[in-house]
Amino acid sequence: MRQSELFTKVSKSVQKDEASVNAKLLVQAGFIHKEMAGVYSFLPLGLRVLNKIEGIIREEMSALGGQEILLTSLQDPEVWKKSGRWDDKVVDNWFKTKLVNDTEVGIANTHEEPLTVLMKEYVSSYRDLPCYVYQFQTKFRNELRAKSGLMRVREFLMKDLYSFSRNEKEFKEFYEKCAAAYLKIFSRVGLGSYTFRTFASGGSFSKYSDEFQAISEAGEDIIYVNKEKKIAINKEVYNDEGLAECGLKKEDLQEEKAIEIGNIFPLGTKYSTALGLNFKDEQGKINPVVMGCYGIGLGRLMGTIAEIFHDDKGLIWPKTVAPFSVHLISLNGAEKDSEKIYDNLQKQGTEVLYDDRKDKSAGEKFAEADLIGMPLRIVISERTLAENSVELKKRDEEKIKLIKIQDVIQKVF
RNA sequence: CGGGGCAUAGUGUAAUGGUAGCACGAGUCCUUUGGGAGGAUUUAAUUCCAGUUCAAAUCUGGAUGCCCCGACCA
Repeated sequence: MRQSELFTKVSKSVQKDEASVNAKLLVQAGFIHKEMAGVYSFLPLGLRVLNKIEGIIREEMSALGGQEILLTSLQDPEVWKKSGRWDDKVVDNWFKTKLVNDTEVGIANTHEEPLTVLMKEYVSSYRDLPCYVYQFQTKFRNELRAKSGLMRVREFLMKDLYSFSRNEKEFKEFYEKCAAAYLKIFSRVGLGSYTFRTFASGGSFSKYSDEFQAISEAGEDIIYVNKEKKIAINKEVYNDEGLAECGLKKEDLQEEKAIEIGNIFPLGTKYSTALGLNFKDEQGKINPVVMGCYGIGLGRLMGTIAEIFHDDKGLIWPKTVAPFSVHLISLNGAEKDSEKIYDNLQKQGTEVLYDDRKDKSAGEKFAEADLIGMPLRIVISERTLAENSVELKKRDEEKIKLIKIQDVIQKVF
């Protein structure tokens, strides 16, 4: 993409009263736009990151046998009353609204209930199970206090998968496979060495659950990490019972602040019983389906990456989620050759942000490139052309390499 | 939801109760072009509603919004 055509621009100044790094950098560099507290729009660069993240998650969920769907944001209160979660005292962050005829509807904050009811139409025999269904869908949560940029918001895109199994054993096998897939996802987006499967409370869903916590100073959670075993325990269950449950010893653990970037819950038969999702087994006996739910907030994941990968000059995107893999910067006098390189890179499928702007000084282009944070920068100018070369610089390294123009395509690929 | 802070051009900031100014950005013209260039010129603001006052960005009351701490967080 030509930067001259990109409608967003980076800003020289930062929002004054914003404290969180992810909000400062992502807004300043033009990835996101704040509509109101806890509500952000995604702009071209930000949406590209979000789509990269979504693509990686989709691949892993699909590899698990997940089938993608898209459920609605408007929800029927009747369904929620059956599970007892319509009450504001039970779930306090509902957005609720009314149809013109005064019928009350809920605005989705999660989808256990509606999906369970939907599945009743298709699941009746053990032959229909197991079954794994997921979606990327917008959740609305009326947070009492939205904060920290993309970390705690009122509207966000979430990947939520729901598993439907015949029994505990079958459920548990999938649960573990999904936990492994989660670690793979976080590793693919660059957070592998920061992320720990964390034993935690199950909130209203279950006694215990597993969170995926990325260590960061920006985190809201306190976890105790065993780095050798690559697992951790959340402060909320950091007691004798919790430690025994996950087989950890206090003396092997290290306290860290962390961001919850994923959470998986065993649901047992809580919702299948409440809503009547049953199946007949081989003996003709009727049993409730054993369920689990598995969530990842995409925006929060993007914010976490920004929190962890940046320096004082700006963002530093891991290759796998960067909006573009190459930032091609053309300085004056190199227009012809840079156009050629741009075309060639595009032809071989490299995603290039091409700074073709003619009225910007070199310093400004470099500063903006650092702020936006593409993994690889290519500079082409009269100076490099004199040596029949271009300049290669990785965003996370200081070192600059000169390479011959004819080698560019193969070096970048 | 409890507490604290803040609210002025697009952004960042200034203005004893008395002319709303500066910088960046944006527009036009010229020069410049390897780490956020220079000149000329133009553009654009006191969150809202009341009150006090000859006079309110400034004082008072209320509303709204934003940020932060805490509580909550499926």
